[in-house]
Amino acid sequence: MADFSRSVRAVVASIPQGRVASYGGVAALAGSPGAARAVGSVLSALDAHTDLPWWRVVGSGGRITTRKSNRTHRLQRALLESEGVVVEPGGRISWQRYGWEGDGEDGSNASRAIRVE
DNA sequence: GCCATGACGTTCC
DNA sequence: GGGAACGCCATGG
Repeated sequence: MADFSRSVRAVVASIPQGRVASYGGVAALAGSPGAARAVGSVLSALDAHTDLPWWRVVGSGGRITTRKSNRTHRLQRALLESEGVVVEPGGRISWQRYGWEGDGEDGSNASRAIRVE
């Protein structure tokens, strides 16, 4: 396993509940900006044993691109909604409200307070 | 070490 | 607005 995958896992694990991060963002935080595709490869290798909140990782602009299978896509949406993330029809998510760029980046936490059910 | 694949991202048509 | 093509990086065979 490369350090990259390890970094990716660490970043994903750092995503707060009720927030979502983009593949590109995770790749950047992992130390390889632009390696969004690589992030997808890493996440695709995850199993049911993983504790990583992979469902908090979405495409650009909060768009779900989980093309692995319709089943996974459905599960992700359910999990996100379960955490308080509003998934709009079409698998779209308000990046402005739930987008996460990294720890400490949420300076405007006041306007996007995380409220868990 | 090289070729093929992929849960991405952006741009062009 | 939707679809297709190219470019990106990392992993697996």
